[in-house]
Amino acid sequence: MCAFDLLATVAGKLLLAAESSRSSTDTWIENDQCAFGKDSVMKEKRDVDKSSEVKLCEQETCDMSLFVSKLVSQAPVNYTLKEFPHELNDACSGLASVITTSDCSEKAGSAEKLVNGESKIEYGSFASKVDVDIVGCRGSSTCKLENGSREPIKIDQQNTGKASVSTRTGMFSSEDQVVCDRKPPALLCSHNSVKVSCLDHIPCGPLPVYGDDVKLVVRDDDENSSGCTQPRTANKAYRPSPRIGDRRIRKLLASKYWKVTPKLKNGEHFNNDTETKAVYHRKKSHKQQRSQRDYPFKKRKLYFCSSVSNSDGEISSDGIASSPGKGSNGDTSCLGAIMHEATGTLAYAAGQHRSFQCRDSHVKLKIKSFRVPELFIDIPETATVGSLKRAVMEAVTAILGGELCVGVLHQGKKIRDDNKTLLQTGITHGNKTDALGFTLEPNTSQAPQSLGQEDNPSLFPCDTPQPITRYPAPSVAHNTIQLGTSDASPDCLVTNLGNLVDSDHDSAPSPPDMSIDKGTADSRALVPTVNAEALSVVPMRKSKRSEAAQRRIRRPFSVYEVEALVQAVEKLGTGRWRDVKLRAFDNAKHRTYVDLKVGKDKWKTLVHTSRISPQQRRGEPVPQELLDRVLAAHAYWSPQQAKQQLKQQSETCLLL
DNA sequence: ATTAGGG
DNA sequence: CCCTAAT
Repeated sequence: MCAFDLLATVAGKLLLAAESSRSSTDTWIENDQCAFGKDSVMKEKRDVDKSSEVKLCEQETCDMSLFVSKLVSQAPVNYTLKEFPHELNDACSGLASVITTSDCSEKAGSAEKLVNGESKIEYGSFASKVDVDIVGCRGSSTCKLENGSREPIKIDQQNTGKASVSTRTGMFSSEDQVVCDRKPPALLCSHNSVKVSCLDHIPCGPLPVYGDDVKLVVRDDDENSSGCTQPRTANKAYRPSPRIGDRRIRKLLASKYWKVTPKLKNGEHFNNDTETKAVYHRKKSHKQQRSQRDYPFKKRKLYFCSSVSNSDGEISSDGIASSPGKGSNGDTSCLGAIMHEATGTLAYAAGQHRSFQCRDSHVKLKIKSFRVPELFIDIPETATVGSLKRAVMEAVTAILGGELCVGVLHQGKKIRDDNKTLLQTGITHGNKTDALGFTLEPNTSQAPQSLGQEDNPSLFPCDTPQPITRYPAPSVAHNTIQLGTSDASPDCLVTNLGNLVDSDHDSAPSPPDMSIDKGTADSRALVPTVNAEALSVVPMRKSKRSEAAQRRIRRPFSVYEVEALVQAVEKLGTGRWRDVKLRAFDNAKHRTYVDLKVGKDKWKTLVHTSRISPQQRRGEPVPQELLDRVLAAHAYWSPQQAKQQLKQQSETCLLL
């Protein structure tokens, strides 16, 4: 009896196991090591090939490298997926097993937790996830077993639900029905995230202890799998099919080992309701291989958050949905696939997927403009237009320079749950509505406030008469704020936001004196056209870690800020930097105490600057008048501070 | 949480 | 601007 036959019979699955070092095909059944094992357990020990890659070929072109497989063992302590005792329940315990790839990561050991009903195997090192839903596919495929000998495997899927797999060394078949989910085992999603899940319909007896859900996650850091599967097969919401005896087997493989290049004729293959057999190839782990495999994984991981380069392999080039229009120039990053164009409104470009792709492949976005939070400028009527421009610029740079976060609006609603998948949110790639919007918002709970406030005596005298002229954003917006090196035309200012109604500004408390109602405020929001590329880094940044690791951007002090600083110091002295900061940089609350230091540092440099000759000064020229004030203030406060310190010292001494 | 000094 | 010690 062929090993695969047995396997298939028992489990309702055909397993192609690729084994790393052996080529023997013996399989034996062992009376279980499972604690619960009333049943015999089959241990598959078949080793097939070294590369442990099986290529499933759909038609002549589809070659999936499926290097896979292992039966997940429930056995006490699992080693690295070496053994997968199998329940040999006559009722077909259901090969609730996972086919895994070869040992891939160091995490493997800890990964194989078999919990009731669900087992998870995670390979942290994988940069990609392969999760192909082949449940219910019909048709026949020719597979190629890519082992050392490149032995071709033919998988014949028939509507009868039988599948046979043949290799040079043997032919395997299964009577089991494996229903494929309409999705072609084609892969291809962003980040090479492909999912495979198989569902078999074999009525089975009670589930083995280890349950019927087996999930193999190749990569663990993927919170948002790119939605290659439908909701019901979504990673997290994974649950067993209600049907008794249904078994689901999910194979998550590293995309790297999948290569599917099906030449499908318009979705002709992999139709719904097709039955197919899952073919697994078992492979035995070998640590030696692990180290070898780790390298690419780790390497790939580095790419994960950045654009997937085309050089990354066929998958990236083939697997990415091509957008209807002429597409990107290979900019195939995740959500960050932002292209910028010079035209008007924000477009939500849903990519048209090719027939062989997952239904829910990439969501392609074209962000033509970013919405910037409202800017409020307080400026006296006597100020010059030039100063107004600069004030606006300051405000904008303050926003962009600070901690930004991107808000996502979908159908007018702000989406706050970062853990939701796009799919769950309704942002599917088939969604053609223009209901998606992005905003740039300050990360802190502070709305940007006007710069250059009353603290600037020279420009904005403290005792500015009450009726301060407010220049709503739109009025200044005519100056067309162009950020970055956008090649967008100046008239890109988006005035009609369409669906981009900021339904909730809660994360940014309104400025205290804001007297405009929301609706108006919205229409007044400044929406400069932004070079998307300049901002694309924002959505790209995924982990907080990387964000934290991000060095604060340098934000040179403007003359206004210097002025405010000088003013504050003049008033408060050099010892109360917190107050100084509050006073001079009230608008920069998103800055932390470090900013205190920033202010002090600036003061330090100012003092220094004012002492050197103008020729030696660098950076933006600071008016001599200001420098004089710096010197004066410094001269005044230095002794003052010393006095205070002495006072404090004496006080403490007295107290003691 | 601030402040201060140094890198 | 960052790090970090001292307060």
